[in-house]
Amino acid sequence: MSTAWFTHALVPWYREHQRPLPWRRSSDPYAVWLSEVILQQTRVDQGTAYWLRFMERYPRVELLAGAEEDDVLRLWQGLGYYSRARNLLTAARQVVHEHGGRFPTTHAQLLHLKGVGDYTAAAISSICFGQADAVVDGNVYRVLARVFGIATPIDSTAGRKEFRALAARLIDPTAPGDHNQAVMELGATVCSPKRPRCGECPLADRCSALAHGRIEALPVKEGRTQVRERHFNYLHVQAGERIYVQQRGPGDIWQGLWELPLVETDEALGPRSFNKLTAHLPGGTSGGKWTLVDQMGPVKHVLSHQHLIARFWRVIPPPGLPLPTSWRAVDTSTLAQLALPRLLERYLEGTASESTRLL
DNA sequence: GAAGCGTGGGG
DNA sequence: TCCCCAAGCTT
Repeated sequence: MSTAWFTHALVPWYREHQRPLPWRRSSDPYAVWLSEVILQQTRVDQGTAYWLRFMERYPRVELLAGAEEDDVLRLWQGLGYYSRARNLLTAARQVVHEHGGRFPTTHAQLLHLKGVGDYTAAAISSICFGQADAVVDGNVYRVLARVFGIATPIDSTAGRKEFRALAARLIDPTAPGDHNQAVMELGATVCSPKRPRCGECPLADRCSALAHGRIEALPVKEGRTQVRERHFNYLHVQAGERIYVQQRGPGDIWQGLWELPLVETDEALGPRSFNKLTAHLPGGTSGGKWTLVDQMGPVKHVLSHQHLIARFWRVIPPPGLPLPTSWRAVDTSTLAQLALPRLLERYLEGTASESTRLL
């Protein structure tokens, strides 16, 4: 059965109604790639300012490839999923050193770039190089599930396969870039998860879900991610203009970002449990005494798979106690140069308390 | 194949 | 308040 009606209804609608997003004025694969990585699991409203910032600081892939990871992370600060920033730098260096500074043009070649998966490769190959590779993202799942009345769970293996095959069948080889963006634009602006605006939809008269009252029921999703609770105790150790910080290592959240020295505990420590905390501090049970100056919290911070419950302890180490070598004393004026998780940024801004404003 | 990875906005 | 979701990728 022909499916040409799909693209014939959608692409003209897109060309008239698309939002004027800055990266759409360019067919430079660097600009498009950057936008696609930024928009992975991220809303346009949140990502746009970052795209502009990156394009200004690193207008070409050679300039990004020459950057320091710390600087890239700092520019990425607040956007989340920080592996994207590290992979971004790796991929830029791949383009420069393995492809002579020119982006590869096929889906298969693009897939070798770090941080470029099936979706991003298809987006670049279709938008920049006119190749008929169909994108399948959250928007596409939703639009196709509703229009074609598909109840297969989108987060199942069978679902991914079914939707990928359907998207591949639907794509318009004469305008694959516009076609792909049209489906995503419809999903983002009209066929929204909650209360879609079916009255404005160019596919309304072909939509199975609308005809059968199944709009709210589709798409179907089966899995729910379980969330783990963690208790973070941050040590605010400051002497004059200097404060101790630590860089997070691999194998956990916020890799490569900076934070205050951290003591993680199995249980929450209450405001009057400083004696319990001291058992976990350098010097431990022996040695001199840590002094509590102030404390605040708990502050809840929600991540995709973890709920952090943080308490901030402003303390003074025992005189003469050697501190861990991983702790680095930095001038408070240089804190703003470090890539910080939002939780730490907020604390150091002092917006959550009367504590000294450090950012 | 499942689990892990941030942050913010909307209903 | 809570839950869902967002132009996904890596291990």
